Amino acid sequence: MSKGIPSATVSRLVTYLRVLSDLDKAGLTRTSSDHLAAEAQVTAFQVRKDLAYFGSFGTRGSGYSVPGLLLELRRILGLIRPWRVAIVGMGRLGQALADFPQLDEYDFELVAAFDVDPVKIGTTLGGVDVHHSDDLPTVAADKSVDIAFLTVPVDAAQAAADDIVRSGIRGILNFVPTVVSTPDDVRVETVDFLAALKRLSYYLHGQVPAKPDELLIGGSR
Amino acid sequence: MSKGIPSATVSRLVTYLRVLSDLDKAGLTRTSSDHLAAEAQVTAFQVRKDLAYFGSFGTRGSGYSVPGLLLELRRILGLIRPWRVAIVGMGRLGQALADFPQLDEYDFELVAAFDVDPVKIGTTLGGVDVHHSDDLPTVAADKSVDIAFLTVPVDAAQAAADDIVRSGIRGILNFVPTVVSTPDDVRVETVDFLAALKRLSYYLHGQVPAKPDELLIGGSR
DNA sequence: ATATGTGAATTGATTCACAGCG
DNA sequence: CGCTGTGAATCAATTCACATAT
Repeated sequence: MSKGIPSATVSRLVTYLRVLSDLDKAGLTRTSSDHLAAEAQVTAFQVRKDLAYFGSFGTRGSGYSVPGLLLELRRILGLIRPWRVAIVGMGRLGQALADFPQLDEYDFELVAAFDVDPVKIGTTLGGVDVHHSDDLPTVAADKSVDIAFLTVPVDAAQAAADDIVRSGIRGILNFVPTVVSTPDDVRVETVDFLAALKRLSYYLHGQVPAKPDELLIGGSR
Repeated sequence: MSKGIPSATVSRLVTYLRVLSDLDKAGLTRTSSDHLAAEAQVTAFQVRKDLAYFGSFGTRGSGYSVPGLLLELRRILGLIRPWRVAIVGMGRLGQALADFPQLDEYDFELVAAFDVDPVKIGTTLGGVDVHHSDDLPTVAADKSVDIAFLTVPVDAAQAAADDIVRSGIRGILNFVPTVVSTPDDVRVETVDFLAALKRLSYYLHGQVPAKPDELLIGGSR
């Protein structure tokens, strides 16, 4: 069904959704592929092609209804149902995420938290009870957790991911700067600011000082 | 000259670098494209092709030197020189980043912080002085800032980005969930966990919620 | 013997031009 | 007419097979 959709398209759809939210809040009722493209910093072709993977949502000659397209995108992205979230690893980042106010913006409900620190277990942080990570399978089933935020130290990441998978959770938002392995039916999205920072370094550094014997790679295009 | 390199390749190089760091810390001195591929969860073809954009770093028949390739990747990614960083927006996220311990792992030096809150200005947070955002141009020049972390509220993001650009800073690590416009010679890398969460929603929705006891062929490798 | 480096083939994504519909 | 929707063409990225070097 949703196979064959470029992952770049999915990323852009998320951007269009945010743009449309802004337009909607600003009271605009109609927009166009040109307008969306400008806001999202892509081409109008791209906007139309991205949407075309999922259907025809516009009106020829007059563009798109803002609330209409907003709803379609929420539907496409699965943001019309509540997602039940657990945080695995209540260190600084985990606690910060637990306190994050906009989490429920699209019906992401924080329902549980996990850690291995006896001092934290049994307490309430960010409005949810902290359980021992050993109880992940039972608590996750009990609370119908859909998505886990993985915020443990790097050395504990793969083991925690394995626990998460074993609990029947099928989506992991991985904040740990490492590649975690999961079965094919468990989706992992990674948020790694150190990686982004290193990419930035690459682009700022510009050309790599060539080694003496290397001058032929310039061609391309 | 670093044009024509796929951005996906740059992302993977960052992953290879991290894997190599781990191997190096573990005391390994040699590796192979197969080994790196397994750790980075890509194919060995991909590893070799990615590296081939920049040169020939291995030895046929025996693979790569871990410290050797580590150094090459650091050179390629621009991580052999110190980068001077400023944080723009000392809210919760900005303060958390200021306290982040591993920032200097690859010579990222935090040299200044900015905010508009009079209560914060003049104080020291996370080891650096907080200046008024109006002073960005002078302080940034004075401290030779290379990279800005953009961590202001969403409504202030574009204006802050404009200030950053005006200060002569060429790299922005954008933590704000919005598209910021900059001239072509200013590079922006975005870290947006809400966007990642929505992508996750897309990939999960439509899938049947798994039962905790369902098959787990988790181990992998 | 073994694992790299790379042109060629294949697959995938983006761009384009215009057909189609309000 | 204007702007969307889409097949076809172009461009880019990945995969592959094997020649090459140690």
